[in-house]
Amino acid sequence: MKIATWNINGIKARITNLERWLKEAEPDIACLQEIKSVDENFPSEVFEGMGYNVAVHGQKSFNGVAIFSKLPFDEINKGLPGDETDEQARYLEAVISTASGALRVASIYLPNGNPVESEKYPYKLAWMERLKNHARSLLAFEEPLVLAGDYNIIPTEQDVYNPKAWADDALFLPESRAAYHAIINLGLTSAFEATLNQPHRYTFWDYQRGAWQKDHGIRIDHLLLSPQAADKLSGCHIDRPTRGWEKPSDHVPVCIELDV
DNA sequence: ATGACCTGTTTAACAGGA
Repeated sequence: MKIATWNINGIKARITNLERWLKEAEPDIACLQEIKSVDENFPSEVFEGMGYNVAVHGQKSFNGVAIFSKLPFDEINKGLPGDETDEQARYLEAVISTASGALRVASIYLPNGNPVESEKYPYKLAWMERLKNHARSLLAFEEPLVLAGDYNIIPTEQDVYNPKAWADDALFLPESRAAYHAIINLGLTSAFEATLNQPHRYTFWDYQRGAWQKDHGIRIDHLLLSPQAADKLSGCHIDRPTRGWEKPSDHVPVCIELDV
C-alpha cells in the first residue's frame, strides 16, 4: 500500500497537477495540506470519480487539510485536540479498513512559526505540544499509525542547502527541532530516516530567488510511523520531478510503501 | 552584479507563506 503526503498550496490552483499526479503515482492514500478552501468548495467529485473516498477539513483562504483513500473510511476526526479555541484547520485523522485490519492516518499542516518574535512562534510550539500529547494517546492503541504532513521542521543540518541561512528561522531553531524530536522519541519512526536516509533530499523549494534551479531546498515534509506501521515499511520516495512541472506547488509529494 | 514568487481574496493591493 502506497501512502503519500503533499502540500499542494491551493486546490484551485493545483487541481490539474493533482489529477495528473494521482494518475501517475497511484497512491492508495494521499494526505494533502494547504488546500486553501472551505469544505463546500472542495472539488471532491473530481477525485471520487478517480475512485477515491475524500475527507476534507478546510477553512477560508488559508491552511486546510484533506485525505484521499481508495479504501473506505471507518472514522473521520477533524481538528487537533487540546485547544477548543484554535480555529485553524491543520489536522485531519481517518481510520481506514485494510485487508489486514485498521490503519489510522493523519494529515498534518504544522504551523510555520515565523516571524519568531511574533505570537506565531509560541503558537507553533504549543501546537507541537498538543500534537505530542495526541500522538502519545494514539500510540497507546498499539496499532498501525501514520502521521503524515508538512511539519515545517528541518530535522538536521543535512536537510537544508545552507544551515547558516536558516539558523534563526522557526523551521530550524534548536527549540523547534527539539520539539519535533520529542514527538519522535515517543516511539515513532521517521520513514525517510529508516529507509533512504541521505543528505540533501529536499521536499520544498521556495518560488523566489531561483531556489529550484539552484537546488536551494529544505526537507520539511515527513511521515512518522508507529511501531506497528514501521514493521511494515518497505520504502520511501520523494517525488522530486513534480517541482519542475508547469504551475508547480512549492512542495513535492513524499511517498511510503507499507506491506499491508 | 543583483534580483527576479505564488495564492486567495471584498479584482487592487494586501496578507500569508517558508
